[in-house]
Amino acid sequence: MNDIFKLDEPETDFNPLDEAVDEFLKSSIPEPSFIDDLNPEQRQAVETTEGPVLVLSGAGTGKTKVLTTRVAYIIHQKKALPWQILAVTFTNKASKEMKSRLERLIGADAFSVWLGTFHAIGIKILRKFAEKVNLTSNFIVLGTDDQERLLKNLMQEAGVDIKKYTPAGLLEIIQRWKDKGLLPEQVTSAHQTTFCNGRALYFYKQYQQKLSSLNAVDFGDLLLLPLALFQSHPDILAHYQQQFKYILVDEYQDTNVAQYLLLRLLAKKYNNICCVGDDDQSIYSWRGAKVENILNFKTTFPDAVIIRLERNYRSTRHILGAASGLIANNSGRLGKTLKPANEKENQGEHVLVKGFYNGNQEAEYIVETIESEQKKGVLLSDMAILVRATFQTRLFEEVLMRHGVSYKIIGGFKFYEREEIKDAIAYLRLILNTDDDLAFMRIVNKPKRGIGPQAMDALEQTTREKHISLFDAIGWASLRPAVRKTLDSFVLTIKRARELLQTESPADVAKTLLEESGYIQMWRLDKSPEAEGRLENIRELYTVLSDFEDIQSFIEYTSLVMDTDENVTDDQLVVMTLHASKGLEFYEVFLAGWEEGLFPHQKTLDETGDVGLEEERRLAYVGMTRAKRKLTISFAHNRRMYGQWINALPSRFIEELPQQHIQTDTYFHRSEQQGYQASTPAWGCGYSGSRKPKRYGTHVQSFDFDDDVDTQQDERPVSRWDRESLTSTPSDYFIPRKQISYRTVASSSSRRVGRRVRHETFGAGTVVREDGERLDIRFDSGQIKKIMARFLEEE
DNA sequence: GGGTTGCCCGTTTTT
DNA sequence: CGGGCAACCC
Repeated sequence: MNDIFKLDEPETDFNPLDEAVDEFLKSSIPEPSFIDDLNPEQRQAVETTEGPVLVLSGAGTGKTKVLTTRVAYIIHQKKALPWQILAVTFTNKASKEMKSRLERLIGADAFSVWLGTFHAIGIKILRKFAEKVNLTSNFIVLGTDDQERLLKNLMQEAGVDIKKYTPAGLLEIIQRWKDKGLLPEQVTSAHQTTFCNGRALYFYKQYQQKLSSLNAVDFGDLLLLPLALFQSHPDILAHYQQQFKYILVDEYQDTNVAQYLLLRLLAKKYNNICCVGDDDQSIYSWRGAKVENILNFKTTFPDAVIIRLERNYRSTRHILGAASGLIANNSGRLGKTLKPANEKENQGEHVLVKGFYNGNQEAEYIVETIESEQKKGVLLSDMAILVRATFQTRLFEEVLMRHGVSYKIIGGFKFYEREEIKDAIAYLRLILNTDDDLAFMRIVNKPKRGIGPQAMDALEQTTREKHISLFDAIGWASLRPAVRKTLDSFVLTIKRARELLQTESPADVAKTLLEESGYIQMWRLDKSPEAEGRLENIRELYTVLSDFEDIQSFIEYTSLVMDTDENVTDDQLVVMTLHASKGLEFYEVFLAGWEEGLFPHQKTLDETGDVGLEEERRLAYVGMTRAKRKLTISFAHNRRMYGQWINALPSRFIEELPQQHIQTDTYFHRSEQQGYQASTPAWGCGYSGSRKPKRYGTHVQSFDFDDDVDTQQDERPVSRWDRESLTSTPSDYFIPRKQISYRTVASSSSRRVGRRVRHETFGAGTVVREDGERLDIRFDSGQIKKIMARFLEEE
């Protein structure tokens, strides 16, 4: 009976009476039953529909539940129609998940909600108003490889030394500008870089022009161009502002400036914006994300309500305690402590911290443990090995294979990033649009057709003279007869495939095209071991393609969605990076490779210092909070890297774990005779106060921040692992002090707590806390004083 | 135009 | 160690 009250269409002007109607409706509609599933905080987050709301949602506290229920609630309460709600996520996975959960709550209405990734929403808006930003609505979205190729061309034309200044580096800079919402003309000296003698901005301009002439955009443009559109066309902005009565944002801690600006613009009229996020899980700053967005929410939206979700439904007390203790070392947090949802919950096992002599033993131990867990009935798919860097997965792959454990590596190469898939897509792009020069360049000589730099030069010259595409230039350029012949037949193949589009299914067109062009044959003749796999991938592509109406939408899908749906059918163990693990959970988690230099990663420390260190710590926190019942953290003293043995010390994060929640276990060292032997727990847990472990004999000193180290800081570029300290065989644990690669860590000057210092009048002491340049020193006399760093010298 | 050699470099990566 | 790439030679 409430159906008679229909809300206004968005195009009509705002009518003050609507509010009265809304009020009335609200009071007359009973609370939906799905509200009962929520705890009090979640319920508040759902029911506080009006005004800005920030939901600080810790790991495992039910944020997706809050988001979906909130959408359902708004619709149920008839506060808005489904299409008046905008809900944005970061990943396709998250938006898919939300969509299906929403459907379970409210049925088909779920599909009318504007629910998708930022980029998908951006593309939707851009397609509609493409001509306002110098595009036509069938523009294509370029991937990284195309972007780099474009930039490389531009740079080479300008005579830049590609070795010194890489296209990838330039792309990075341009992307960061786009992340900030800056068009070329908006880049000011404040954003300038020294890259390429300050010519980065010039290339940015060129690049944008090139994109426009190709009728193409990149990922950054999917946010930047809508933003520009809104700025230059207030009427269009007003339309969307009017439409989106309620806005919901997932993973708010990972939004960049462009996304922030978009949200702020869109929310301006109704001011009903609900952002869900966790500042402690912000791990993408290197990709332009700004934690500040979430930290300053209250400033952006002054009347914001902040709701904390701290009841964790995932992990045991020990896991939560250890993770909380670790993250407490970060400064500038909004502050939040995870509590187990069930108070009576038993503590579970302590977090196990294990040290190994080398990486192989570490991997061996983890895999063996996994096997024994499996025997006890734990599914492989309930366990995960998480690592910092992708190269670490290789070792696990090897060991898992040897043990015959079924596994899956996530991260690394995505389906649509594989060479053969990108080639196949380039062929498809070319038949859809022969003006797609980038696609043309990619495959014109794949398979080899004898098209070398010379022929390409001829084509490019014709292109410039006649203002036509490379493909069309074939008919005009002066080419050697042999080249002419092969190119003419190439043109014919493409044109034939184009005609087939009318009659055949997308998959059949692709099959014919790739067969007739000789592309398939190229891999068939290839006798390298991976050729068969590539052919298989192409067959997989046909399968995916058969789900699409037309090739156009398939291409859009591939450019927006990175991977194919993983077949989750088998019981497989996953090995993946910490980054990739965000949002997932497992019964048992192994966090491997917690060593200084690797985790926290040296490059991060070198480049972004303490800020980077905190992000690494958040990454550790993300990893730890993936575990439901069991968590093992491990490190190895020696690790094979770049074909050499590298030695390192346990990660500082290990020391930061609160003792009461962890159990340190057997540590291996090399026995004098043969093989490796376990020794009794040398890896004590009693050194959290001072940095000196108490029970360890000579090697203890390696935990000290060395003193003479810092003197080197200025002369020597600090590389990740000190190459001079490399040895070709695994070094013993009792490493001569000079060889310890830890020195590079200390010299990064990223952290001073724990160091021994000397003050002119107060004498020697230890740094116990640091706050920028102000250090708290506990002097040997017992007194603690705040001293500026410049008055201290390293002892 | 195409194959080979030698040099450099080595995080994380939705969209 | 191993992939990618540019310079180099056939």
